[in-house]
Amino acid sequence: MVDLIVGPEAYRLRFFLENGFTRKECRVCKRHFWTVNPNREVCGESPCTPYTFINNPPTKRSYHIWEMREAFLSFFEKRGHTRIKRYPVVARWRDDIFFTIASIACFQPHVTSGEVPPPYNPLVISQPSIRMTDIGNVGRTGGRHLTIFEMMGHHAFSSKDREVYWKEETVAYHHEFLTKDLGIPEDEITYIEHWWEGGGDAGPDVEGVVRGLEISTLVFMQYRKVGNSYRELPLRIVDTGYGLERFTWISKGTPTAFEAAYDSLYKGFFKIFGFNEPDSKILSEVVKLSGIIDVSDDASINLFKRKVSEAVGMDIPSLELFLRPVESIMAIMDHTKALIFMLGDGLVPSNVQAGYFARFLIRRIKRLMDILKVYVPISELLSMQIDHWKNQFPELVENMDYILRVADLEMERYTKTMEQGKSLIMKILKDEKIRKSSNIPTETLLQLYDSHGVPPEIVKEIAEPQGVRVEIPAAFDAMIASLHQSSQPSKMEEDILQDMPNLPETELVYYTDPRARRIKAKVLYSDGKRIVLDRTIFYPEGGGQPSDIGIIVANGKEIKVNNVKKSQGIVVHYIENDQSIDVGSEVECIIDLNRRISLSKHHSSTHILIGAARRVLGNHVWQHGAQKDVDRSRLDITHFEKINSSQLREIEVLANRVIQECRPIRTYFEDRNKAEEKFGMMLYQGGVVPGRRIRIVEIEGWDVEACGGIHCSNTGEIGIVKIIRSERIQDGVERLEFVAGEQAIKYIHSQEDMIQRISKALNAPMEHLEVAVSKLIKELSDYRKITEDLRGKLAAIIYSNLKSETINGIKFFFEKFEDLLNEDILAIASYIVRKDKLSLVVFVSKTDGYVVVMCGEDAIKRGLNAGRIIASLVAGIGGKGGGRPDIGQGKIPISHISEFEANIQNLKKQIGDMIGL
RNA sequence: GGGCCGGUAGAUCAGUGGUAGAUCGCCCGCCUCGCACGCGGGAGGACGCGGGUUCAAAUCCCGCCCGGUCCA
Repeated sequence: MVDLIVGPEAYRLRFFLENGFTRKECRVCKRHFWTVNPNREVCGESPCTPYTFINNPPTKRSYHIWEMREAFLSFFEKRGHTRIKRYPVVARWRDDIFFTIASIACFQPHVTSGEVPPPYNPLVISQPSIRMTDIGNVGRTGGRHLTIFEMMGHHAFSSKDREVYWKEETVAYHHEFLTKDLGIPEDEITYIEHWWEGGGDAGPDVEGVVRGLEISTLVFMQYRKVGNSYRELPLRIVDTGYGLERFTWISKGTPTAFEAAYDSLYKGFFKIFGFNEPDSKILSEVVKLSGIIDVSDDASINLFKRKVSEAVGMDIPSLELFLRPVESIMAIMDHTKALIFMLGDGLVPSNVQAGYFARFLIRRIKRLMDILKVYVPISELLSMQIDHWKNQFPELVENMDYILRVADLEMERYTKTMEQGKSLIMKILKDEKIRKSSNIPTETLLQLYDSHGVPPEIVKEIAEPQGVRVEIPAAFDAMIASLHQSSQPSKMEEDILQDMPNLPETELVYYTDPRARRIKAKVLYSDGKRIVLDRTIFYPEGGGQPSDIGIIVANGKEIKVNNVKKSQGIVVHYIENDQSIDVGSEVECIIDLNRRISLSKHHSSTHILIGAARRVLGNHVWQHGAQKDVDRSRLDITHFEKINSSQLREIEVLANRVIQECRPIRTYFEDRNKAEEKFGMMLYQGGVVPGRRIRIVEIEGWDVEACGGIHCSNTGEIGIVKIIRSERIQDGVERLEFVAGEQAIKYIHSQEDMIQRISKALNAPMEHLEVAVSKLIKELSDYRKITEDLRGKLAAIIYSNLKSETINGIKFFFEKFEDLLNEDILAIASYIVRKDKLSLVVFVSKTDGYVVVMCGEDAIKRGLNAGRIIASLVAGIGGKGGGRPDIGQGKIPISHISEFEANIQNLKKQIGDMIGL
């Protein structure tokens, strides 16, 4: 139990006291709860009590999922809440989480911190949410665990100035909705006291429980956890979560939440996989007992199976046979729904970051189909899902083509990986060591999975029929994790305002007058390295745009500004050398305007290119990063495959059309909520931006982003943009390098220069270059063949003219060559030993001292060794060499050729010894 | 962001300092009435790129590029 920093009084609501609730302690779990039934002894949540709503719903009628959602939203709408649209499931406005994990995640961190007001207050939302943490449980708990679910929430944000509502009203609303609207008998509802912490925020909460199932959590966020202590938040936030699928489930009383939440799709999935819908009696028993499952604990799974086996009178093997397809199909149902939302919100599968989870889900679906031994194309499953949900989420249809295409592509990639993995296993099985021990060591299993993505179960599946044992250690996952333990140096952001007094925020003249090249300003701080002014035209680095540089003129003295940074609204100028300026004196700022202009052209081009890329490639294209510079810039975008050259051209043409159209570029500050409402999450292409009011850069009819950079005021100013290359920096992310304006012209010139140089070198006019080059390549390869051929013939001719002497039965050749390549000399030697198996050849090149020694096959058998011979020949005369019995190569200094010849004479004398005569 | 594995003939891969290989596919010939098989012969290589070490690098070292894979 989490340490409560609040006492029981935090839960002693007037609402409870006035409506006949009493506080009790659960006999089983010892938690405190509130109930109107004074005789109740347990909290009412599974596993303290079993589910009792199955086949026995507590509501006055059953609800379809859309009816339940509507019932909830309109209930709160009638009570002064504004209904708002769902947020994307991909949490691009957050840098701490990948997915929207709850409705409150939409308002973190800026609204919950108090910096930005909520769009409406109070408000109500039904937010599709994604949680990957429970993935192992999905399908095994009847739908209590899902990777995608809808969290319905009503939220109220109260500050010192404005009280909206707090605990009393929250619980009263909840109770009214359950009893009056849904018709749940009052004594069926318990409220369990609980302490909630998440994302650093904390507060007391009560969990609403009905007939064994927790269906809602009413959180009262009011603390921020700092270290081990809690600090009051500026806001008190009502953060409620009503599980839409669970509400629908209890209203229908079906054995699983899947039947309730997925309606006709449930039947559809069983049908397409060719399985009958599971026996509802058995399934009911399974789900009722599933509360005890913890998939990471084998003991709990075994206990569960034993209990179900007793309850339904089935032995465990037949029970497993019954459960396996049911669990798999339900998990596939969940995963495919998660995918249509993730991909539909523009996520690109990748080996990194959020995209990895999309890939992970797709691969899991494949493994689940392996269990079923039935394969349905994933796009078919996804289009069933889209078809089913399109009335409630019409936006899914818009991106349908992308969703289906990218999922099929991923599946193909996985199949390929598995095929490669299988041939890898076969190769390992051929390994002698493995065959001898008939056992694949854990180390190999780890390597197969970590480096090649082959799960150990697949290794087992393939290896065991071949008679090789595979033991998968229980701690396999932990062993993988330990392979990846690495110290990641956390980047500490330097405090650029260190040791400065409190200063007022700098007036940002670069925004109000972006054309200004020089202005006068007053010095507020100076320490020889840093200068702070009351106003400035120096743009500080940010948003991938480097800072301005220039000079500050003080007392007629020019001081160079090398870098500019901003923190907490204060602009700090970093100056060259140690130069002090009197605080209070007036100075003049002059920026390098050419640099500024080039930077703004590149920055505006970035926005234009994103707009073009989205139009050419699709809505899944998002900026993943960008770096502007004076000479060239780069833009990283998400995309699922290599951008081909015609797409690249199309993007370039489109971008230049926008430039030629001279569209106005407007920059202005806008209230964050208004901007989000008008433009949506597209705003955050460039990443998370703080602040209640955000700066908008709008290229008319083309692109809108929250951005702090300096831009052109009209696209026409850019003149031209040229993409110079694209590369895949990681799976799912493409980098575009481009140049704009003058730099583009310079680039084109340098390309022209290069072509002219090549043309000159080849002595061919530009228009004939291609033919000339391909002819050249062809000729080169022809000549290479001719040379090889001639070398063979040459060897034969030279051989016939060579003298040899026979020493102890060994035919000995020695020759000094001139005007021959080392390759030729080698070829001749090679030719000889092929002809005369009893020969010993020693050749030396007079050109560079290259030496080759070769022994014929039979000469080796007699005991000669070319490698050893050459070593002794070159030793002592400054040469080096070595090799194998059949061939030795080396080099001597050409000045020592006469000594080398003397060594040859010695060698001849030693041949007898070598062959043991 | 980090770790691991890989890049050699059209394809799949072997080769771990000393003359670049195998299998399939391709071409030609033989066999056959014809095809397939079989047999014989042949073509096909900047060993990913760049640098370094070495007498000598596909092989060792460093950097980069490309692909795969796992983790957060």
